[in-house]
Amino acid sequence: MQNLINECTDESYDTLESYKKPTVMVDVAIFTVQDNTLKVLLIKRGIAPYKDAWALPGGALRVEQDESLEIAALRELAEETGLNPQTGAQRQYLEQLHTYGGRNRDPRGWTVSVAYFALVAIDDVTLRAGTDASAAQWHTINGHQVELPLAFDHADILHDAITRLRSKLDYTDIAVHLLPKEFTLTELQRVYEIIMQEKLNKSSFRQRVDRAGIVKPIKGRMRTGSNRPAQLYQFIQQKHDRMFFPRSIAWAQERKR
Amino acid sequence: MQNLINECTDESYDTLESYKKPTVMVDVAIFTVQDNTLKVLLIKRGIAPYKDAWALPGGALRVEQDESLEIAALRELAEETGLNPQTGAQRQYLEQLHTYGGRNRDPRGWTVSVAYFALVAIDDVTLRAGTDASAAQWHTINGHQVELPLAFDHADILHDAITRLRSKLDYTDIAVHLLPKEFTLTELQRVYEIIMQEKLNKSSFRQRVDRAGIVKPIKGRMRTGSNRPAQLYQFIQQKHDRMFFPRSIAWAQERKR
DNA sequence: GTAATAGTGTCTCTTAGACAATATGCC
DNA sequence: GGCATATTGTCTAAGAGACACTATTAC
Repeated sequence: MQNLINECTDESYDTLESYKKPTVMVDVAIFTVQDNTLKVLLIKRGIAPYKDAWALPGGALRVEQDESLEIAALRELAEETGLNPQTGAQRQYLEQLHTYGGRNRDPRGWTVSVAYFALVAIDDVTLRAGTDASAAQWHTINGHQVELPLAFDHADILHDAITRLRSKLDYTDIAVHLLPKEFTLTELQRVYEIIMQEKLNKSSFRQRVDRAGIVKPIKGRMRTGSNRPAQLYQFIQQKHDRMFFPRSIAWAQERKR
Repeated sequence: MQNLINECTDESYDTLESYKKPTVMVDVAIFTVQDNTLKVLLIKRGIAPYKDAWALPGGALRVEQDESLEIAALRELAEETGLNPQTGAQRQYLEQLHTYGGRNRDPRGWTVSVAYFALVAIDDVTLRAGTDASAAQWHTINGHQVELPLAFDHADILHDAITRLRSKLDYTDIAVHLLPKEFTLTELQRVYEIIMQEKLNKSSFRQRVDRAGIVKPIKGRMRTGSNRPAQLYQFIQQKHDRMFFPRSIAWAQERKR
């Protein structure tokens, strides 16, 4: 490393050790649907700054331990939800959201926070046992936020994550990650409606899901109740996560305004 | 800072100084259209590693100097193209792409690279005077890459940037940032066709641009030649960068496959 | 039978594409 | 007039919404 620095003359930007480094964090907005409500997992901070405030799960990147940012995010997700990416095909979904970096977002100095958002099915989750220092809890989302104030700029991050989630529902199939392995089309539609916060047309929705080819009926499996039984479906794994929506769901809504 | 570290007991992930930090870089894929071709700006590296290889413009984040990641990216863009964000309403476009981080992407150790992509109009650009150590040059894009091998994982970053650019053209107006202040609809369509790499229907295109309301005719200004003169248009600044495309341009192409 | 939800069909509105028709400058 | 490109119009195919209709279970 020393000789690299020596090689560097006027092109000082090209060495890795000549500038002071910011701290790099990885934060994850973990969403689920429970009791017909969209929820996000928050952790109560045990120490300053923002002691006792709620924050997105996350922490400093561990350079010695993690191979990549994605692995760090998966570790964070696994720690908080008990979801283990190693054991079989979990239907959890993880996607990088945005990177937030600046001098004033943390009172301790310049930080960079690589934010991810994740979708998990509520019945797959076992929340980490809450100690006094760090309680993990699902919080209801209202509009683009939760009711309480969040630590750092996490309210902004959450806002962006919710915006991205809503807009991706418009043209992808990611909502299936919020449902159990078997579900009815009505249940799938309900999840879309909960997140989009608007009622959808039944026949259009079914036609689109059908054309997108993202689910298939499970032969012989029906959900029964005091009504006509409903066909159970399962998710078909795709190469891409795109559900092909020529006209997006928001199309007509957008037009009305 | 010392007392923060002392406060930290078993919750060691919550201090900023207890872990080794990765280096943070900011890299920018700067695109333009020149001679009916999509091009990206590359810099020839003057020092090891990857000495003499081409790379995206970028460098280590300067914590003392830059307020935020976005400002660092703007600085990088200004340095390479002479575009000054301070002087008036430049029509340049800058958007965060993705953050790449891992142990092996740079031989010097764990790095995090926050990548941006930018669109500039070719006549606004004055390339930095090329010294021996760092020549800046436009390179033609072919498919999802340039002809030559790039340093680090910059070929991957460029691939992602091109993919994002193409997909955003489908539903946003960002292509106007590649054109001079005054342009004809045919010129705008040509830019779309160059980037999307497919011919578009003329009347559909005009209808969509018209409905999206992103351009307006400049009264009395026409482009003349040995044919019917064409109306000159200018870009209307929007709150959002969304051009509303109910059915995306790729719609029919997608359907054929 | 009734209640409740599942699932399908029909009709209209709108958009994209294909392709033709018209417009208008320069020579 | 002839050429070249700009600009508009017409016709068809297909998706989305509204809304009604039929289906099937439990009671």
